[in-house]
Amino acid sequence: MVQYANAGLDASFAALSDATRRGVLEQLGRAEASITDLAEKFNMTLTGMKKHVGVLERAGLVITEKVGRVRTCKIGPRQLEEEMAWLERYRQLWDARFDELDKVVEELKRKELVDGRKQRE
Amino acid sequence: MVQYANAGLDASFAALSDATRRGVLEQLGRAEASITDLAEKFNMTLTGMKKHVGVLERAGLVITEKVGRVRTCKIGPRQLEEEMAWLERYRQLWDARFDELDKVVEELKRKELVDGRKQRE
DNA sequence: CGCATACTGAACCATATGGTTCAGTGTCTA
DNA sequence: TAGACACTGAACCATATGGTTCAGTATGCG
Repeated sequence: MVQYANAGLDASFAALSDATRRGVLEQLGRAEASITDLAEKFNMTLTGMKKHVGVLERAGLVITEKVGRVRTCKIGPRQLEEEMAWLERYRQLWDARFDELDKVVEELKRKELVDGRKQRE
Repeated sequence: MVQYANAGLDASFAALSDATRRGVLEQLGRAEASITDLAEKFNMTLTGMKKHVGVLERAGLVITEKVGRVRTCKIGPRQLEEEMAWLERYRQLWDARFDELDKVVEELKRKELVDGRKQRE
């Protein structure tokens, strides 16, 4: 029934809805980092940062690998194409919708003009 | 301190993280609708739909107007430009990052080659 | 070995989310 | 004026989120 459902989009948009997580993504876009690095940079406990990284990882936006004591986080492999595509499609709908509203407004104006003439006849 | 904060992005990405709300946006991109229309289409109580519309409205993605008994919902005025811009910037970071990783890999290969020669000398 | 480091998991807390029901209020319309 | 209709708000519920502390476990290093 609800064919519009899309768990991937749910997860990635939810992941992006937090400023810390967006910051982590930007950071990892510049260089890999450990949980400790990220926790310090974002002024948060290790446990707290671990949770954020978990959310990003579950959304496929980050991959991590533990070597020795250290878990290294990097971006990848999703480039948010699907999310871009959704926004792009919405933008098109939006444009079309506003064109249509413009037309409706014009049509109303035209009719008013005609009605005006009729009334003067 | 946390200059990366952005309540607008928080709200819109959070609004987009629910399939029903994405559906409502697409629907409103095609035509205006009342709360009742939307509730029926998405198989939900009026109260439930009202909440979703509230979230979209607070995020600036939908505007509503009540005339008589009926509250009419339409899209606007935000075209999600800021959100597109964020994703676009991330894509660029992502590209740059992967280019860099490629270079690192090449550099490693080159060094291995050199080391191999050295060892044979 | 022994200590410091780096993470991890459980438990807790306050608040938000996604949904419901129920009891209204206000607006058409016959 | 009576009933139907459209919405609204409060209250409730289960679960998730964003954070913490505390008590581990595993690893590296002198």
